[in-house]
Formats: sequence, C-alpha cells, structure tokens
Amino acid sequence: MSAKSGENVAMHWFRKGLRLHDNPALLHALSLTKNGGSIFPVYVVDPNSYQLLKCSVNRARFLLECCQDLDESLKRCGSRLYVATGDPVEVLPEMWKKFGVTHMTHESDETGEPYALQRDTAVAAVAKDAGVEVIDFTSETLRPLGNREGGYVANCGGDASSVPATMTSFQKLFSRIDKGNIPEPLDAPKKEDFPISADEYENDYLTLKHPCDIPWPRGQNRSQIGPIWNRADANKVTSHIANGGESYALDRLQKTITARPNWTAQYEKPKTSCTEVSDPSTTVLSPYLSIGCISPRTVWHAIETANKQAKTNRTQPPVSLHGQLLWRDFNNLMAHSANSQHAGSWGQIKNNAFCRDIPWSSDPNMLSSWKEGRTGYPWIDACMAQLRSEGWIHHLGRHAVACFLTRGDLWQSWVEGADHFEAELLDADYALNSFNWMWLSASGFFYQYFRCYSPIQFQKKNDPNGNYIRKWVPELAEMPAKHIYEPWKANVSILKTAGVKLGKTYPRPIVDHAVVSKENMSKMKLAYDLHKKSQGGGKKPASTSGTEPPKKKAKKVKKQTKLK
DNA sequence: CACACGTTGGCTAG
DNA sequence: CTAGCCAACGTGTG
Repeated sequence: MSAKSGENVAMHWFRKGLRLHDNPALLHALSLTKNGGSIFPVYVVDPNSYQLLKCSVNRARFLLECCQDLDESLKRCGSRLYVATGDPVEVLPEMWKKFGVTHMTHESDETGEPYALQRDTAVAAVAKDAGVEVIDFTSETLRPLGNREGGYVANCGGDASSVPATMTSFQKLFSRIDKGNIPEPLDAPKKEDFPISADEYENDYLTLKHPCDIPWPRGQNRSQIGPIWNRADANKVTSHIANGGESYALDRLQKTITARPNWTAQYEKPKTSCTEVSDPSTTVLSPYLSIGCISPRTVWHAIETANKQAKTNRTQPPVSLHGQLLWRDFNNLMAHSANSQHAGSWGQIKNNAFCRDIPWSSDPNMLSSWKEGRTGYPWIDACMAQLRSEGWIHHLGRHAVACFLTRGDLWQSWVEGADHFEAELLDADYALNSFNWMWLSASGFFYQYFRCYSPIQFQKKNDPNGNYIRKWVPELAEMPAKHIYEPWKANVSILKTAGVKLGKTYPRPIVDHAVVSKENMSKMKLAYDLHKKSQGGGKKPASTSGTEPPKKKAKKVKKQTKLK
C-alpha cells in the first residue's frame, strides 16, 4: 500500500496501554487520518520485553487474551490489530516500508525500565532514518511522571532526584498539582473515527492464539531466565483469576466499583480479607492496570462517582481506593527517580538510591523451597501454591511470603523474590514489584524491621479453620484446625488420622521461625548501623549504649503524663 | 533536639 | 476484644 500524496499513513504501536479508551496516542494517530489516509494498530510480540522475558504460561495466556480482545474491539470499528513477532527495531521498519507509514504514535514508558528504554531509543533512531515521525503520549499514570506539563518532576523544580520519597509527602505533592483534580479520561474512538480502507493483509499479521506461538528469546537459555512450558502445560491453564482484555477490565470495574458505591467509599486496604478461597476481597483490577487494559484515570473517576453516590462516610488515602491509585503513581515516580539517578538501578540493589544494601544469603535450596511452596509452613506454602496456579495472591499474602523469604525467615535477597513474582503474577509491574519488595524486606521506604509477620499467627487469626490452606495445600486438608498451621506440633495419631506423613507427604519446617526471626532482626540492626555509618561519614556521633536506660525511662514518664 | 507519625506485627495481661 | 508493651526504624516538622 502506498499513501496518496498528502495523506497520512498512521501507525499506533501498542506496548502496554492495551485499550481503546483513554488512549491519547491512538486518538492522535486517528486524527492524522481525518482527511483520508489509513491507520495500522500494531502489537509486536517481543520475547525480550518485560511482559514476556520472564513469564509464566498463565501470564502469557493473559497477554494473548488482551491482544485478542483488542483485535475484536478494533474489528467492530472496521479496523483490526496487526500482530508481528520479533524485535521491534527490526520488525517495525519492515512494516513501515510495507504499509507506507508516515507517522507512528505510542504511549511513553516513563519509568526507565531498562529494556523499554533501550528499545524506544533504538526505534526512535531507525524511525528517523526511515522518515517516520514518532509521537508519544503519557497515559500510564494519573499524571505524567517526568518533566511534561503537569508531571510530578515538573512540579518539583524539574529535578527527578528531588521528588518526595515518602507516601505522605507524595500525597502533598499530588494535592498541590491542579488541586488534586485528575483530568477526565478520553472516550474510546468510535467506528466513524476510523478511516475506511481495505485490508490488504487480511491473512497476515494475525493475533496469536496460543502461548506456544510465542517464540522464546533468541540466543538465551530460557530455563535460566524464567518458566518454560510446552503445549500440554499451556492447555492445562484453566484457573483464571482474570481473563485478559479491556472488555473484561471495564466489566470488572463496573461490578466491583460502579455497582457498589458504599463498598467503594468504605474501602480500607489493610482490612480487606486474605482468607477467601475463591472470591477475592479486593477489586483484582491490578492485572488490567499493569498491562494497561484499563486507564488509571478511568478507575479514578469511577471511584469518584461511586463515592458521591455512597450514603456512608468515605475512607481517605492511603487506605482508600483512590489511595491505591496514589500508591501506584508514587511507585512509578520512585522508579523514574531511581533510574534517572542510575539507569537501570530500580530493579536491583546496587546503585539504587532507595535501597539499602543488606547482606542477604544466597541459598538455592531455601529459594527453591520457597518458590515451590515446600517451606513446611502451611500458610506460606498455600500462598505460593495459589501464586503458581492462579498468578495472583491477596496483598497481605504477598506480604507474608515476601517477609518470610527476606528479613523474616530465609534471609534471601528480595531481588530473587521479585524475579519470581515478575514471572508468575498476572499483575507483574516493573515499578510496583520492586517497590513492594524493598518495602517488605525493609530495604527501602519501610524501616520498622522489628515488625515481623508470623507465618503462623497472622493468618491463624483471620482464618482459624485454615480453609485457605485446605484448598491450596490439599495434603493437609484433613488436618484438624488446631494443628493445621503447625502440623509438626501434632502427635503421631493425629497426623496418621489426617493422612499426613511429615517429611514425606508434607515437609517439616525449613527453619524455626521463633529462632531465625530474632536472629534476622539483629542482622537488620547491624546492616542499618553500617548504613548509618556510611551515610553519615562521621557527621553524626553515634549515641553511646550508656544512654539507653535513661532514654527509656524518660519516654515512659512522658507517656504517663500524656495519658493524664 | 524532640516529637509525631508511618496503608496492613506479635504477644500478653486484663 | 483491647491496650500496652516489645525494643526501638527513619523521615518530616517545628
């Protein structure tokens, strides 16, 4: 196809942002074709992308469903999704040439995720050579992260290293910009917004239907990067916590938020339940937000509308539903800031401006026991089983397993845990994943390491009968409630009745939580002291141990006087 | 320098 | 079921 002179041939390149609604880049591409011309909506299945490099078959399945849904929606507009496979730097120029593309739009990736950054830089260079004009738009977060108008960095004097690094101060920044008002989302384009043109490639660039159609990254040993699968594994993926696609995302938004104004207004994240065995207590919009099936601004305004309809008092950030979107922007801003200071530092410990260097051990056996749910702590193993099976765990379950792997029990690096989550979670997100792992391991953003989750007590008080364990660790399904959280404490006859053989049908505990959690707290104390020394450079004299008892006394006295 | 505060801890006494 | 302690983190504010 060649463009008539004066007519634009526009391409919109979907990477994340797999939606038609609130998609400024797509709308711009369409506006270029108002006076004739044509549009090519494109997705490149890129095995090296964050979405596919480390990726379970369940996550791959979700991504393909997103593309299929997008294809169907575009078909209803008289267009379709053109799917290519390979390295965008090679694939896109071929398509530009074939289609006669004059302009390409895409959503910008502002976090500085290393692969996306080098990919977009390389694509911009080849586009320049090919004479294709590339225009990008921010639509991944509530506000732009960087220096664009209305962006967080732009509102902090343009310096990405001086943005707020605590949630409290971030909320202040958020409220200061445009008085905390978030622009209305843009409508999805309608059929009449699309130019009419025949599809000369109707048998080509079709959407992939099966995870096995996705090629492995070339020249790499896939088994060392992430999960591998075959057709039989792929066909077995049946437990769907979420079907991929914008249609499903908007449907879920309707059912969880729009239809439940009182529930929405009273939402308190820490109080949501992590004991449900089939019906999650949260919205499960995260898989859709991470791949961009739904716009954060669309979710924001749906919450706003529901809040106004509610007949109850409404909760406030950070625990409210709006608060959850603020956390998301905050996490993205932190990734942007870290990578602006040291490229690629966000996902690692080294050079990461927000991460303390804690001397984690590296024990392959500990790590694999955790990944495979063989720690001998039923609540931890149940969570890991749900992760493997559904690609999702409740937020508090994630806390428990993350604390357990790192500062709580196994003393393994948070980066290992983050890699596993990235492979398995349907809502794997570059910014949020590392942020939460730093938080839970007390490497950054959260420092009260003496607050430690118990792999037993925390869930025992929520789910005394252990229903969640019974579902995800069926080996323990017959254990009496009294011993289901600590099967090693049950006597021989109880175990026998329940059909459990410790060390055979279910493992003995890999560590003694009561012992190692105390040891680990002292290790944290040492690591923090070392950090203080390296930071202060002798600036601040270390307090002597002799001052401790009087300090305690003084505080106690003050507390007492305060109470009176 | 002191103090309040931080989205979601555990334990025990009353 | 709740309050207070455990042993004590960093950040932001005044």
